[in-house]
Amino acid sequence: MGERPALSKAELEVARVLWELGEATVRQVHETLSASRKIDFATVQTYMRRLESKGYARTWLDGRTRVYTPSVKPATVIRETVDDLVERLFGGETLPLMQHLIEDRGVSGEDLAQLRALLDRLEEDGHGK
Amino acid sequence: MGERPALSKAELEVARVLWELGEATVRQVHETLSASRKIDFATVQTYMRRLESKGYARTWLDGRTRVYTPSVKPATVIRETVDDLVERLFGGETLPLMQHLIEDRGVSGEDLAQLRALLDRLEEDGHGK
DNA sequence: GTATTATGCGTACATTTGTACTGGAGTCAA
DNA sequence: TTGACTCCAGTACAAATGTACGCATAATAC
Repeated sequence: MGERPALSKAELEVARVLWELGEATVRQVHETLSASRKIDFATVQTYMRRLESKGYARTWLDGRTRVYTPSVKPATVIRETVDDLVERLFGGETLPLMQHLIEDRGVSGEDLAQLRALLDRLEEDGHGK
Repeated sequence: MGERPALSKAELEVARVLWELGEATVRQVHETLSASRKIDFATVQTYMRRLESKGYARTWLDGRTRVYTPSVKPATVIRETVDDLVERLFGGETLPLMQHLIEDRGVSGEDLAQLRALLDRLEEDGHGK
């Protein structure tokens, strides 16, 4: 049932903002995005329309204003996106990616602790898979 | 000096094969790729030409046959690609991605050990950043 | 040598992506 | 009731992407 076309990079950005806001108008998303990069209102509008047509968001009119809300959970999209990347870039292997993340991008002390906690948890209840 | 245009998904796949083989003709790359998915010879050829024109590979003729070799290290491309993904999908935060990797994709027992080792190593010599 | 096969080059082309302008229609202030 | 705004739908359009066909030439097989 889940054959949505994949989201492009720019669309992902918009989707992320939408997840953050939960429910938002184009204007709100545009404002949020504008904080970090220059982007036209109409451009955001197009992305959101595409989000909807690709099945990643639902939308309705609240009076004059169109409201969007995500219809696919971030976890799902993340899984699909990351899986694809891991597939293409590492032939499906996860470890090299983690290695890269840990070694090449700074992992803060806090993050380290959290990671450890995660590993511990995993090791306890039936690890592997 | 490094303003290469980014590689597309399909190009990444080809690049990966090229890294693996170190030096290869279109035919070799095509054969390797064919193992996992149906793809036309000429298509691979186009990708490799694009790899070269984007500055990711060098090439020359060995007699009749054109040989390609990567001119950018995997680590570099991986960094650029992953950084971009992390930026767009997680707003720049690394931890959520790792969490996803560890929780949602099976990490084997072996991998776990390796990860731990990595963390240990990091913690020793000046951790953080 | 002549047919067959490999290769490389150029070209093509439909889609998707990134980005944005335009015009109409409601809304508010003066 | 005339601007000045705001918001939406539609359209536009160049560049990038995915995918491949066709032609010329060189290598091989008969």
